[in-house]
Amino acid sequence: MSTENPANPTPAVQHQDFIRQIVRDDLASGKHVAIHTRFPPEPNGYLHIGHAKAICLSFGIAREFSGWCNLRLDDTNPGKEDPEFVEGIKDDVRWLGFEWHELRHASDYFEVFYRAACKLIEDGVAYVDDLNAEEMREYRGTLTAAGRNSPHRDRSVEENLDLFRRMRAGEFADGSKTLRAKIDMAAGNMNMRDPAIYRIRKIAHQNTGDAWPIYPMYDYAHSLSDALEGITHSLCTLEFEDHRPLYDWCVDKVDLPNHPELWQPLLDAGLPTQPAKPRQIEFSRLNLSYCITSKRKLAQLVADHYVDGWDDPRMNTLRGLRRRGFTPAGLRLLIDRVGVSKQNSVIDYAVLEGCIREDLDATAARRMAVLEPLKLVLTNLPEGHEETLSFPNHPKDESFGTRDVPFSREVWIEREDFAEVPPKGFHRLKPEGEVRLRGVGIVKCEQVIKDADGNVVELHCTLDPETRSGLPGADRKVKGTIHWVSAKRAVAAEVRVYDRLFSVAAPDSEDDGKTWLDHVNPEAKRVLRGWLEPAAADVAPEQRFQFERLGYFVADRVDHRADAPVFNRTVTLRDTWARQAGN
RNA sequence: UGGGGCGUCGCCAAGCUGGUUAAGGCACGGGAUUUUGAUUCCCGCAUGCGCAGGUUCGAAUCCUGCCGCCCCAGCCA
Repeated sequence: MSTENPANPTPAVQHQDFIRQIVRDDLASGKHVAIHTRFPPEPNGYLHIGHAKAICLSFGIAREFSGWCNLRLDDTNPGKEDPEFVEGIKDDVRWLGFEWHELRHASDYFEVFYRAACKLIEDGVAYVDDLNAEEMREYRGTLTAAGRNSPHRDRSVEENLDLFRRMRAGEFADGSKTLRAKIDMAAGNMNMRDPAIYRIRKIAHQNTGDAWPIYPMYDYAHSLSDALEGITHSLCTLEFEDHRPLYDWCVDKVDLPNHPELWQPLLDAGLPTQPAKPRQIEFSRLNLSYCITSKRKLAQLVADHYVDGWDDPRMNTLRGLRRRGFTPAGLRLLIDRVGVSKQNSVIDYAVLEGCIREDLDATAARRMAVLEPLKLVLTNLPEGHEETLSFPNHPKDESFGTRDVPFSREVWIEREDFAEVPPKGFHRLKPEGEVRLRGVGIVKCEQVIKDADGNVVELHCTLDPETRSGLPGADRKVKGTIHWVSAKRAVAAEVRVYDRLFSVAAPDSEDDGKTWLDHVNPEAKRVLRGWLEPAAADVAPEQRFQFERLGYFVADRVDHRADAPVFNRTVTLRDTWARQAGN
């Protein structure tokens, strides 16, 4: 039934974005015979919607051009990273529909990084500095003023080598020394003002334990990791644009291809290695309105209990979106639709919703459910009348088959499908009015029953027997069709109705003097007790359905049970009526 | 005159080395079909490419000058 759309190896239309053009050119010119990419998350949090773009691009491009993509955990900063997150990351990447060529960790390369650093020292382009963090900042200068050379910049190769070996041996305290690249303290690009490439940090690492008291910095480790893995196209976001000169500096100065002795340990450990010169290419991040994509803020929502966890359906983490019922194919469609460029942009949240609807319309079986019930009695049917109707599971796709739907004299309908004083243009049920009961026939409202307070509690209607489904009279036109569930056979369910987590398009903006937390939408989760037709209850967790006229729903992957159904609303149906009515 | 990027329809985004009427998608408006006010299907939707000059028979595409927005001063990634 609910089928998962696989990630297409080759999309129907060729993308013309600038990255794919570069890849095509490199293949055509023979610069590369195969392309290799990588997705390099730091395992210090769960992946979110923004990462979906990076994943779809790096994995997707590799697949489109018959290349490879590695998953590399960038674990160079022990203490901030956690194995819990690496499992989550692996799980999320697979869920999105991708498989990596090899799983690597930056920490696999620590010995290579160390040897390469010794080489840089021997070549006279790296030195050990004694400046502390504060002094280093002072020496670095400002955006408009050049920095000054460290007093330790001109130590001899021998002294540097000795000091660096002793750093590695654990002789010095945290923060007391760093290894720095000797580049240019007057460079306009701050990244080139003798950046630190190693720091002392005596903390146990999740992979290497206490084998290392020193850890490499991002620019150094990341560029060399790419080179070691033979990455041809290293895709990253715009803010790394001015790191590219340093990236290239590291790759060129270390020159892995011509120094196999540096990476021999990898071969010895059985890790296939064939270094090459990678090219870093930057693209703009995915920003979505009504969303937050800061790991820190996402973590705070969890820690401060604004939500029930990283996988709360209100969260725009991949885990949250999954639990909410969003599909991998829908997310991939979003990334395709949005394109790739270097322009900063914000995508309307509605575009995401549209993509999910598009996928779900084709893949989700239909069911009926009533969320806010009102009883409707067919008075011209015999007392206790019951029958079984057959419904197609999908209006446009016969391969979905049919199902039995119990029908009886009393049914539940949606409270808002009846109006005692209907607004203009109302197509549903009203006193003396007619409406079609989906798959049954046309029904006329004869009597409105109210309680002592004047609330409508029940509707007495008659069913026109000529218009029963399948009969010629069923062709008779009425303006509205409403859904229903047999009161006798309805299954009670908890239905969690979700909405956007933030009530404003740009929760991060503080222009209005409020903080992002002030914009958390208290209405983002409403828990309802509704009625399901039996065929909607006895389903597996994570099964997705369209509840007709209401929207797309998913059986909650952790709480749902056939005998105690729990559904999450993924997204409503497009609703031009509600929009007209000014909602 | 610190460095690096970016400005094409409401939101994205093609347009690369200048050449007939400025792709496409989403959104939107109109219409048709419809036992989901869903879906689907038609039709419409920038004399205009941040602004101002210039080169040219011809410029979104080349030149000059402005204007606007984003990123960078972690021993984070």
